[in-house]
Amino acid sequence: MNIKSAVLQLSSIAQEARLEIFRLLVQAGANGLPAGNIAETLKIPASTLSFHLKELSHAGLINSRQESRYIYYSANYDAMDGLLAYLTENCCAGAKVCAPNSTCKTEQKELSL
Amino acid sequence: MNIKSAVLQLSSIAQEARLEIFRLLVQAGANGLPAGNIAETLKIPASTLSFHLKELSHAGLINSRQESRYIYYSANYDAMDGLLAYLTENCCAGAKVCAPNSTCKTEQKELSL
DNA sequence: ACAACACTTCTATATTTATGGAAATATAGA
DNA sequence: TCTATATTTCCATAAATATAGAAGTGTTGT
Repeated sequence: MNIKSAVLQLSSIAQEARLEIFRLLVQAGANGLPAGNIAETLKIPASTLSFHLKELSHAGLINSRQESRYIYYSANYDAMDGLLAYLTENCCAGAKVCAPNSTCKTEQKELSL
Repeated sequence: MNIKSAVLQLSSIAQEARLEIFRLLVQAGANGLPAGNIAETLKIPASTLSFHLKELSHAGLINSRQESRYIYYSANYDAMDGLLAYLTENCCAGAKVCAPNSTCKTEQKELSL
């Protein structure tokens, strides 16, 4: 993971419609959902949804596959894990893994300046 | 955690300069760093840095405190944990906790539609 | 009070991003 | 092949965001 990719991925979910889409797919499991199903569930116009799905795909946070005339979108769990790991990397100068449910804030060593 | 706050927090780190600032603070530990130190480390002009620090503070991902004539900024680890938990909430229909180092992708149950 | 320092606010400009209707493309059943 | 369905691309418009110099505010030491 590098900073450009991390920013791209974070930008892709730093938007209400896209975060809803992403969370829906995270919760839906590996099979994912067809675009029309997402549109209906979240009440998003087709062209707007398509724009957002493209952003998420481009960032690598979701995958897609065609199945007959539907296109199924699904969360890329490996990418999500990689992003979260990047955010917490070397937390508190490497004293602890910070998240989730970290104890980092109570026990740490300081970074010397 | 609600979607508006999550988007605000994600937006605050979905920008290269701010992600660098945030990661520097995550790694620096609870004492944090004075603004001038951050500016020098990351080569960011004072006014630009101030703008970014305000964004991160407003989102709640960092805290600040005045100490003599320096203002120390530090990561808010609780907020970070809360955000990461929100992203992985009910991952794979609640079958597993997904991140980090999840096994969610290999063992899961599907969300019924 | 004054000077040096640390940081923020103001301001203008440049750039990026989001929205959704209309048209285009792709798939599959009759 | 014709038609319905599923999704994407095109396009114009609207809105939000990033940048950094200049000026302003607050703090400390003399």
